[in-house]
Amino acid sequence: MEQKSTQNKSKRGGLRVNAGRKVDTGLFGEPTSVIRVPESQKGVVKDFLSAYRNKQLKQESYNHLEIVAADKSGDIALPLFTSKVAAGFPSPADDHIEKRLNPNDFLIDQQDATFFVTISGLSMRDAGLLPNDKAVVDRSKIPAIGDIVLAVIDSEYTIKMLAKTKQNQPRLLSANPDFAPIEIKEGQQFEIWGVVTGSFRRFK
Amino acid sequence: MEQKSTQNKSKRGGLRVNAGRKVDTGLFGEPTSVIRVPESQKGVVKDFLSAYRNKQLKQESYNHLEIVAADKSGDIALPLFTSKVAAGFPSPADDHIEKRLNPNDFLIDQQDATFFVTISGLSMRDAGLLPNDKAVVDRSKIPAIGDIVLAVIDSEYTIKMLAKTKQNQPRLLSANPDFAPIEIKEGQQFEIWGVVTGSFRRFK
DNA sequence: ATTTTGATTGTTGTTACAATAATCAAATGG
DNA sequence: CCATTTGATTATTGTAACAACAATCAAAAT
Repeated sequence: MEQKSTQNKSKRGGLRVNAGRKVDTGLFGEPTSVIRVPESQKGVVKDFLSAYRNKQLKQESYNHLEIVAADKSGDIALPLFTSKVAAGFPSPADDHIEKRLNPNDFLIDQQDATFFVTISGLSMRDAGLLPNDKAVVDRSKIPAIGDIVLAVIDSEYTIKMLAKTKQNQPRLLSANPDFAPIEIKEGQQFEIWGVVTGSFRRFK
Repeated sequence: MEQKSTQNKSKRGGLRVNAGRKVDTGLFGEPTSVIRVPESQKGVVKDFLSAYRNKQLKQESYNHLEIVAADKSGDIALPLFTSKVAAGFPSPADDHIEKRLNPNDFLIDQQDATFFVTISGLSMRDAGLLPNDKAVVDRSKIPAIGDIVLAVIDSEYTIKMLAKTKQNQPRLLSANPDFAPIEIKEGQQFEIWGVVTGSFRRFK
């Protein structure tokens, strides 16, 4: 392998006095250091850090979280294309329009039991719920194991997947390995506020 | 220093089969791991961790003692949560809901230029677009670098993020490391059919 | 029966390291 | 001569490793 002396590689390169990555060009624009955190809080800390990064980028403050009631007025049904192929699908000329779709109808079953909540944090990332997405919460649905729910634990609201322990106690799972499951212990206030039946977002 | 053979130390000790510190006897009662944080936020994270520790302690006394009911009110302030960003957000009492949101208004700008497409495949997974999601495609928007677009390459349709090469040729990026970028070569038919301005889905 | 002591094993803050990323300028190619 | 390629250089970043510390055990000593 060695060919130090007989190398005939190209003669590019050589000393670069001022080369190299510049300082503070990392994610945070400042030096970092490591810190030890309990396994179960890893996700929380990471969430905080990514929010901190965003805050640095755009001077915006953290999005204020609030529950918003659903308004289903207006009646627009727009074309929906079919696509069954993974990489591509045939030209959506007008004859490929399968049907028309009204997002309001698609998303909302019981208008007066439906609310929207803005997602914050990455704890449901792998379920496709990203920060700033709107989650559709239906209070009239009966929660089942496996559902994504809006739960209240000691008056803290959180969106998690509903599961149960072997002792049939509620257990809330994140969709992100950085976040530990939450077990509801005796004496804790716990309520399932509603079932997350859908979500929507804007990209642009 | 060595005195292996001539040692006349006391004869205490010897094998201790079950000796040693017990697991999870540390500060947090659970395993820990290290994480890298920006220097300036080290204190914030440490504050959070010590508050978390207190909270754990308190929780414990709740479960085992019955005389602590008095200080239930004094909830520990978790610095990380003050910005409502990470794990929970404040209780939205039902009568505090003033705003209403109409998904159609939120998602659709130009009614007659908007179409829906059903996502298939995982190539845009990390952008939060999962199979069966509905993408909102607006044909009236002008595509910009960084936008998610519905593109047509040799009459195959695909949803990707728009980028460009150094030669200013279009380049389509997936939001999933398993998928390679697509470069548009000379002679290929290429068109940006519309800009993906949003998406929505149902969970249940 | 209590205390001392060495062995044992987990925690914890820090350092080290390898993989990646960013940047520079010489060499190359048109 | 100018844009691109290439290797060198330097910083970031997640993780592994380490050493000092802490907790626990039981044999030996008191």
